[in-house]
Amino acid sequence: MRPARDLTAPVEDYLKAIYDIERSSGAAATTDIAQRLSIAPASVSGMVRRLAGQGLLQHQRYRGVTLTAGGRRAALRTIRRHRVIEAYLARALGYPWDRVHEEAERLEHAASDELIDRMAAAIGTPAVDPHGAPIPSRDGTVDDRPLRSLAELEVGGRARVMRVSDESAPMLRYLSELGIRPGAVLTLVGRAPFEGPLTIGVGRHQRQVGPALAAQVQVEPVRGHVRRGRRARR
Amino acid sequence: MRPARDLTAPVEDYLKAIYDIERSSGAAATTDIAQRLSIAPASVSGMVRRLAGQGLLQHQRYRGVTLTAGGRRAALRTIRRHRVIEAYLARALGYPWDRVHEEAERLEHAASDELIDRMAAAIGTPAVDPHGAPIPSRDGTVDDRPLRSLAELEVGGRARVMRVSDESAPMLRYLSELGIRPGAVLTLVGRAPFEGPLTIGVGRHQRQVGPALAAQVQVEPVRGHVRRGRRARR
DNA sequence: GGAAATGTTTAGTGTCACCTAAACTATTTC
DNA sequence: GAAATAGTTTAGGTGACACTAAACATTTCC
Repeated sequence: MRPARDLTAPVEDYLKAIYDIERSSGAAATTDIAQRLSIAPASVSGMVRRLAGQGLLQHQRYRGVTLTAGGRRAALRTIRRHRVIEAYLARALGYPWDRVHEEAERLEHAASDELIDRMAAAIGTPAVDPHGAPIPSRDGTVDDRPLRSLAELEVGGRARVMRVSDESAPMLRYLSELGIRPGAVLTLVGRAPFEGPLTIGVGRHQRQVGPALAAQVQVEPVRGHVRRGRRARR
Repeated sequence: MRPARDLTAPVEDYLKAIYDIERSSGAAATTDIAQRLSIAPASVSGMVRRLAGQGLLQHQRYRGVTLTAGGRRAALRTIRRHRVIEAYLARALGYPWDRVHEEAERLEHAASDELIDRMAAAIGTPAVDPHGAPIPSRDGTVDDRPLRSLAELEVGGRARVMRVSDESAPMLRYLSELGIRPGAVLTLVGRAPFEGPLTIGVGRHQRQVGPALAAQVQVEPVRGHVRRGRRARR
């Protein structure tokens, strides 16, 4: 429970990346980490050895890495900072949602916990960031139950958009144009065979989206009529 | 007028320090820079050579350094960031004025120009930071005419506090207790001989302050009666 | 005006975080 | 089950930024 000596920005980025990869595919492979961070796999090996030595993660050669409890705590602290900053920029300073990620990516390493808490309080302690990602609490708990992706929805189904990937600004702008953002309710009208495009009803419009894009959109099925709230809950 | 390739955080700190030292004492000596940044003089020599090579400053061996136009522009950009952040933290997020400096010291290297402009606009584009230091404009102009220090005021004189040094949090807390902050109007009631303490009238109180502390407080003499505005103008 | 004190620079190291190239190990495929 | 392929690690290197110790200038003092 030690205050965790200061981690450098690169180290925080490693932990965040490993946390994410672990969520989606068990142990994080060296190559996956390298790809996520746009660095050479060899560089990852070196860093992983160091971090394992610091007790932040466990490494089984050729088997990938997993975070220790301490590593997970550190990762969640960074993720909390990132998402609070995103939410604050959007709500308090009028940032467009496709630009908050980039700015948060730099600020998350510089902001103190006090600043993060003040920012969160100033915008009413939101539960999710502008892309619908849940904001971990100060003590490191998150509700990150996996959602279903739009690509997996059954034809005819209705669903509320809960979360979209925040990594690509152009993609966010495009989704925004289509009306696909957290809180929106969609209907899957049809799906073309052989990995073809999906036809989606958004409000009074029909949209075509490719399966790769649909996979980036996470939804929660809703039945019957549409509820009022346009914002993601949770 | 090139966008100035990205400077690292240490480089920005060097430029800021050199700018400050240059303001108060002509060319900046290696030792002064070292002291300001709490690093060894030998480290400064190395960095100075590098920065001179990049055209940010000029160096005459054993004679100190001066910023070039480009170096000054970069320094003012960083100073603008720092002071806008300080003002924003104080006004928008309720930070106490003795804590804004430390936070700004880290954020100034991570914030984009867009963020700085949005922050400034959100609090009404103030002209000074919470310590009374003038905020450079986007295009790098500042009104940094030297003020007089409280220590130099003549006995019986009245003056408005314009600016205090922001480096020491304990000092700021103490000044705050005494009622000495930008906008306050003081009277120098008396001065003990041999570098003795100054007696100062603040509102209805009389305070004793040592000459070293008084030298950290910059004032603008006012004559006759006290004006209403409690905030620093400019 | 020469020695001492002060200030500055050079030389040589260390750490962090990245890189490439080459060697090695594991897994997949035929 | 051996060969091809994919993934991982080692070895050696680079740049930025700090350090200490020692050499070198400049200024000050007697």
